[in-house]
Amino acid sequence: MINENTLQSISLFASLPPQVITEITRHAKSHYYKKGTLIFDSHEANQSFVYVLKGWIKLFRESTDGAEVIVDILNEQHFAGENFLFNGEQETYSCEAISDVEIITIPTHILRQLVEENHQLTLNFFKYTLQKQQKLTIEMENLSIRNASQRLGCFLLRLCSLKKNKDIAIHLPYDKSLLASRLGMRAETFSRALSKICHDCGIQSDGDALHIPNASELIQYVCQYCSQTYPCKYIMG
Amino acid sequence: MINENTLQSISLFASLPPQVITEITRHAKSHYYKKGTLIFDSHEANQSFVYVLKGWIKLFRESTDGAEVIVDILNEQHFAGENFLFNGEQETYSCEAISDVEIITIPTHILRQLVEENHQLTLNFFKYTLQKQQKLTIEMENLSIRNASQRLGCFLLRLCSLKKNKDIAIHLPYDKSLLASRLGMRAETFSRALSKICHDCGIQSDGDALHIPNASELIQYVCQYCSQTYPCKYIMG
DNA sequence: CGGGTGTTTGATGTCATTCAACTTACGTGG
DNA sequence: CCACGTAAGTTGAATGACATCAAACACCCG
Repeated sequence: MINENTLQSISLFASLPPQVITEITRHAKSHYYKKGTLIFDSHEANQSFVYVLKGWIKLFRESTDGAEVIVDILNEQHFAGENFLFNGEQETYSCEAISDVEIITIPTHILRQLVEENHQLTLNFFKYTLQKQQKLTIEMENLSIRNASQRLGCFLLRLCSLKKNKDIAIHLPYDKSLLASRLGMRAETFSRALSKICHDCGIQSDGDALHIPNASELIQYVCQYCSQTYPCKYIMG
Repeated sequence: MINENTLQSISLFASLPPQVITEITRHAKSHYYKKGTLIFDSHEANQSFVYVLKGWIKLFRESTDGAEVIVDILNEQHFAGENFLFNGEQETYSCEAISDVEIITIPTHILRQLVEENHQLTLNFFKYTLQKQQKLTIEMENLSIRNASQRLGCFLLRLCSLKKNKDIAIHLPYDKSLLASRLGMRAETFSRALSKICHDCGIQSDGDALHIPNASELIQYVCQYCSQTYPCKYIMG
């Protein structure tokens, strides 16, 4: 079902002994989903480990009154469901394809067993989890002390960091309304924040396409009040 | 300097082989700090792993314009600095005693080596990190969709969860102004949120002492719009 | 007793949400 | 290919929540 080479190229599974790779390969399944498909629901039991090969997925929860909270949005080389390994059903969320996606799933109990037996795998997981934790901490900081435009600007800079040229052209990776809730604001607020930041930093926008002639203005706008050491790792890539 | 028994009773170090415990004991140092002391600064190099034996510490960052962000507040049986193990200097923060405290520090490089060599230790760390990640996710949700009173109420419920009696008396564990920034709001907002919640839920307050005759009102007030399954694990303890 | 810190209270301003109307873009079926 | 319906995005006005500023108050400790 899945090629061993595919798994070996995943950095989460780097440096693992061949038999572990084989074991993962035996139980891993690959899936294709169309945009908009629910991959699993927060209420169902079989929430498994998910690794994204291609496309975007969103993890989300719904509060009792129907408000949706974005837990995370992931694309290729990122994964979800590691928290099911040991916390059981404590933290649950739903998972939906927000573009056409290709993912790999691995049953939780298989992965748990492998983690318990293999040191290198645990180490890899631990390192990734530390990185995720760091990202979360920064997002908490964003939410608590920065306003809507600054949060959006920070997000844009992260998109820019992948490009090295002066004259930057980027595309918003998914729907604006989704990006809005990802950044902890309403769609209307997002819309206003985007036009504000475009006006203030000389950015041209057309749909999901943005043209940034002068990134330093944006950096100035965003990073000035950030606690991260400048230039921050997001910008460095 | 440190008793092996002390280390053995720490659940992070549970199930470790004796020689690992001994090795940790050899390098661990215990420290006492008075309330208000800076334990380490975000700019200095020797940020080490910290385990709290007694009292409270706060982890915080300062943005360029002087605004302080609380990264976390920890008391006994909790630890900080695990992110220095592999991320190097990527994420930094300062650490301050907010009560008289007793802590254990372990040099990062020693702990890193032990983690790389010992599977059980890595597994313990991994599990704890997953729990922390979960806490962070919930706090993100709090910040993005819940108002000041609800966040405060949720915090109060967590304090209550340790008590089992109907008629609950609790004490705020540290300064109100600190708790305010911990909850992502100003001291003034905190003050108003507290009086609002006291009024709405029949709570009597006197300084840091709170008397909650009827917790169900508070639960209703706080949990109604939360995405966690009710009753949430915070309340369960 | 005086001074510092932490907390409360009121008045005001700013930012984000809400609600509603409208526009744009897109896919479907006629 | 166009008309239509739906969903996404934008815009404006009103409301609400929180921050800010300033002043008063409480408390502790020397």
